[in-house]
Amino acid sequence: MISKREARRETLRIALLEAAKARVAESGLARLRARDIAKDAGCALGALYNVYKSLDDLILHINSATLAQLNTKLNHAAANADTPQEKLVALARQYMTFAIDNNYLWSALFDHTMPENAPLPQWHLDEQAILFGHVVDPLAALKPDLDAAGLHTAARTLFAAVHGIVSISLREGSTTIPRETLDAQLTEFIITQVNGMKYACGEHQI
Amino acid sequence: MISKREARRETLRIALLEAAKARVAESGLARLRARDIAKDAGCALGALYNVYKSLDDLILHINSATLAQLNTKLNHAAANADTPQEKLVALARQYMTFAIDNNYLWSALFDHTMPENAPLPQWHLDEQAILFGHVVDPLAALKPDLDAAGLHTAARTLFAAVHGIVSISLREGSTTIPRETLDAQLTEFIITQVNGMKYACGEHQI
DNA sequence: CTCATTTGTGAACAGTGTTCAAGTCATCAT
DNA sequence: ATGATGACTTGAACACTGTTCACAAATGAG
Repeated sequence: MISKREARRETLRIALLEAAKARVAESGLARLRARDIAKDAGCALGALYNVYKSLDDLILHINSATLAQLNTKLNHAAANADTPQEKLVALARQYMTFAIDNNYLWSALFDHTMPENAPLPQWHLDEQAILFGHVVDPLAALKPDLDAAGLHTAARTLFAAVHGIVSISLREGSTTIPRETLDAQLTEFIITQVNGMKYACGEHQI
Repeated sequence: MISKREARRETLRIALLEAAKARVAESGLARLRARDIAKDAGCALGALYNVYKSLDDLILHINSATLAQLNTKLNHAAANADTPQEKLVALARQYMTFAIDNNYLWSALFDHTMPENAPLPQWHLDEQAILFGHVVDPLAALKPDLDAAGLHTAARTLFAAVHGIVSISLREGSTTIPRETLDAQLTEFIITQVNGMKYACGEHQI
């Protein structure tokens, strides 16, 4: 049996991932150090490179875990809302909440860049694309004239807009905008956007 | 006179800044190296630290120059449009164009983080705030009920939304979205947002 | 038990930003 | 003009990265 070796390897893999996640959550991606991770995981420096191809590879797995966590939260948010507009508001507010509660891990999703401009692996791009998917269903109800492709890009645009609002607000530090203000801005933004869609569909002619 | 010393110092200051800007524009912030800059500027490594406090300080000045450049472009865009809606569309499209044409320099504006989470100096925060200002005037015409403070946060929100759309589109590389699609999405987004504002103001009751 | 293979170890390597003792040069009082 | 003074320049050295690698230890098969 080779299970004992694989078990050890898998244990170390998880220990390193958890140690790295904790480091990032505590002090951010910029202060992540290979030696710190190895020490926290209780292994030698070189062992890290037997399990992960590089630090960037490990960070990719951190981000993968963060995306899965965020994904679960967004699923709940959409499920607990009724109308399409309420779903979009709930998704945006949940996104904001996650970004605030997991500031460093969330930032790592966008701060991390591959060396030499190497493209991100496909499996990770797929994970990112899932996020946009949450917006598709509510949007389909609001823009019934769009085909699948148009719906996808529209969902991505709306998602990106919300991301930008949250991103710029959090980047400037907590000194600038209190959370309630950001929350209100985000909600009003979504409602305005939805109203604009209704306007375009001719409902304003009633 | 101490002019010769100061002239030399100023010449070196500019040479270092230009060399660093060229390096960033060519290969991005992540590949910026103090030794490369010094070599390009024709001085020794240590001389860089007589003129700039650190590499981060130099990068701050790069970003300052980029912000000024972007600011000029946005001024032109707003001046050449008539209605508030057209101004907002023109601003968004010019923002996109600048981001595409100056990809690495534009990315550096947001990729750069101070070490130890030190706050950005006030003079640089002020420069960033000017960007939001472009949105204020057109927005004031569309939301006449807002006071100055509300107008400022609303302008920031709209700017952030546009930034997010451009940012996420460019981050994934040119493989995903062609420029025309992004342009169309951006324009439609602004129009939808403006329609939503009109809707809220009751114009739809006509 | 023996041996081949995989895995763990931490010193060594190449490459960072930053500093600093020593040499060099511009400035200015004499 | 000349020497003294103080700022500037220099590039070697330092502290700290991620990554590699020869060697040691542990594991699995015969």
